[in-house]
Amino acid sequence: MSKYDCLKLENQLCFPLYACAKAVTRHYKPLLDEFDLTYTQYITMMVMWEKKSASVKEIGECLYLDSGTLTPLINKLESKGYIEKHRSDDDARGVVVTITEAGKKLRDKMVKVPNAMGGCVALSEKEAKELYTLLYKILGHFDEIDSEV
Amino acid sequence: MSKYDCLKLENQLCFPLYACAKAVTRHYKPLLDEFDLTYTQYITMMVMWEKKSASVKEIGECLYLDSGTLTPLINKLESKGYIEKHRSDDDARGVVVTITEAGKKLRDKMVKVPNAMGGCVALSEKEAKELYTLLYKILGHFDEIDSEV
DNA sequence: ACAAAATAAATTGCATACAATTTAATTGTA
DNA sequence: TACAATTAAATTGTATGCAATTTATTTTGT
Repeated sequence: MSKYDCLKLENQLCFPLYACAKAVTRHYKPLLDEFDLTYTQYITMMVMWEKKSASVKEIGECLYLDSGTLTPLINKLESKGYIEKHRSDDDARGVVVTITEAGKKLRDKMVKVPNAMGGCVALSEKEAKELYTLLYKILGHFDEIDSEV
Repeated sequence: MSKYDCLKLENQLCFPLYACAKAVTRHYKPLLDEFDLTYTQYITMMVMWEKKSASVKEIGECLYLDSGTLTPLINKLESKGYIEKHRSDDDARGVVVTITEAGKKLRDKMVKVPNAMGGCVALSEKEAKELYTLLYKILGHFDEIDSEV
């Protein structure tokens, strides 16, 4: 019951969040290594599989990443042959990223990844849904705060 | 209802976890900038405030970090004057990290940080507790898996 | 129309993360 | 007790993250 209790690791919510996120991406690694993708590259491909085509800005909005992270990452995905980038015709400031045929084929190979990963997370369907809701509630609030600027 | 649904970003549990952890540490930044600490340095100080003295290995076990991350980080905290490191007398392989007086004083100054941060996370007491439980459940399961090796 | 403000990427710099390797020291064991 | 196996940090190398700056382009306000 000290005034310092609030500074104890075990009383933080941020710490298990931080540790858990790291643990998850760490456990993704062996699964993704087979495809020569990192976790960030993997979720970038998820955006591309859904959108087929998107600007760096749009990808960044989906993933909460900025061009400082995305530019080199997109270059790597391009060199692997999964996407292509070219200047936008409409707006020469923008870059349009497009998925390639190889990128589309990769989707078929990776369909089994989420399930393999799901096995590692020891939550019931109900718990997973709860966690999902709570996390998006926090994210939503941060989005509000950030847009208020 | 496609077989690719499992690869949609919105159907992932890992993604909000990843995004949320980043958002939290990002929102910690302005609070921690005042003290010239990064988030990782901050949680390392939390360990030191509780233990007063610990090996690099012990700190790593608390924070799920290895020496590759901790060695340079501990050097920085030492150069800031908050901790000291010296070889262990018992086992010359080990390094013992000890908190300094300046490090102890820092604790007083930072007592208000968790509360300031709590205001950013839009959860009720009950929701926060639920989230806490779920996150530690996942972490615990990963710990089990990892120790089985 | 045109200078100023805003925007999109890219670049730069710093601080993690973490796998893999190296170095030094300690333990276990034949 | 030699000596192989193990262990603790440090080192090396790659890949993020993100703030801040730069560059090129587009919008805006007059």
